[in-house]
Amino acid sequence: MARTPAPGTRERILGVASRLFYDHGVRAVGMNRIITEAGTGKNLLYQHFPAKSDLVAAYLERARERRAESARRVLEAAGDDPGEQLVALIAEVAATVRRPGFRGCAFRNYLAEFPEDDALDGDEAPAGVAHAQLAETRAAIAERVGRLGVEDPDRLVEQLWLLVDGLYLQAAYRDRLDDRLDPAADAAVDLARRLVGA
Amino acid sequence: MARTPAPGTRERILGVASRLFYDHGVRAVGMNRIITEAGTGKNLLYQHFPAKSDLVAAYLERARERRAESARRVLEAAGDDPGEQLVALIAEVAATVRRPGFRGCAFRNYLAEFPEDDALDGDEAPAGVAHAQLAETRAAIAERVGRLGVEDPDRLVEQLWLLVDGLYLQAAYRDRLDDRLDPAADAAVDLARRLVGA
DNA sequence: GTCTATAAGGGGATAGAC
DNA sequence: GTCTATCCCCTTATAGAC
Repeated sequence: MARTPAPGTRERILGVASRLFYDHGVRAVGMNRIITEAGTGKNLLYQHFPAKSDLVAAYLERARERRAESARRVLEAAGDDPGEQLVALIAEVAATVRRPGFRGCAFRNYLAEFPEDDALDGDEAPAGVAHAQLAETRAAIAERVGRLGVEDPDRLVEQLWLLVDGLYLQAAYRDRLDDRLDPAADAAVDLARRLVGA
Repeated sequence: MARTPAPGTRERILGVASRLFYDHGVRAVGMNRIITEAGTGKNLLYQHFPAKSDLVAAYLERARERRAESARRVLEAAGDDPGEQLVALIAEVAATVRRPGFRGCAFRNYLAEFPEDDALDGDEAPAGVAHAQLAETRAAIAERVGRLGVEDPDRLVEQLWLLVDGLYLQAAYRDRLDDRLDPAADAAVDLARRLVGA
């Protein structure tokens, strides 16, 4: 009697967990709450995710896929010019940051929340996913900067990367009061444009 | 009031707690561990700090005083020129970020770790201290930018603030591997100099 | 009186069992 | 789904040492 395992269950659990982890932080959300809000049984959850860290890793992996897809679309729309692509990447971060309810970068937030997690367990651990995503994004920037043919590409990569980190960190704390992020987002795009000379 | 016994006890407890909170995160450090490493009794700690949140607030308050003192020295050494003062402020952050073991800004780390804490309890709550410190630092930058007489001072403030946040966030996650922060620190100072036109 | 050491209360965590 | 086991959290209370 192989009863069909209710398609979409894993996705539903992961969706609920992702929202909770992102909004309240990973440590602040217990498995109990995830089970309650997902309306599933405890057995089913632990069947799909044997431990909480597996669920966290899946949450980050899911965010990574979405970000990769988003970056792919942005780059495609920006054409072939590396300068335009770089500005488009920063502008996409700036647009994301503006969204109400945006609470910062999921990967950076996780790493900040778990300073001890050194990701020694490999790529399946949450910190491994986060590190991989950050390295990948940085490499994408470095590749475009390399094609730009500027005098000091490494320095430009650092500066653009500082802009990205600055936007994400401000999103993580500035919106808690009525502090709008729009000026910061505008300023970041403006600065990025100047830096790449576009 | 019990007459102040054993001078320095409060400072010793606070010193141990500060180091642990900063290195491992506030949530990850329990009162038990603080007591153990401070070599004090549990009763004594709760006599000085009735609740953990009081200890956390004192930790942030202590960090705030040190940062204020540091900023005062830096500004004094930079002379009266607002541009030089701004570069000196960024350079001081850059120098701090380089220090091995530096794990980011205590205030931003706290706010990132407790996204729920809205500091409704006023200035004695941890989030209140953090918010006050960040507002104060930002105001110090805005004041110098105002004296600079540039075309769009608000935008420049945002851009410098993005640099500061970028440096602090990178310090919070990049040093976990062998990723040196020196290039980012150099790039930030370089960019700050260009932005203020010095 | 001052401090340490230890136990215990009340809650919530992950995880497993039925 | 509920129920349990085990553990750690913050906090308080009690008992003992100098």
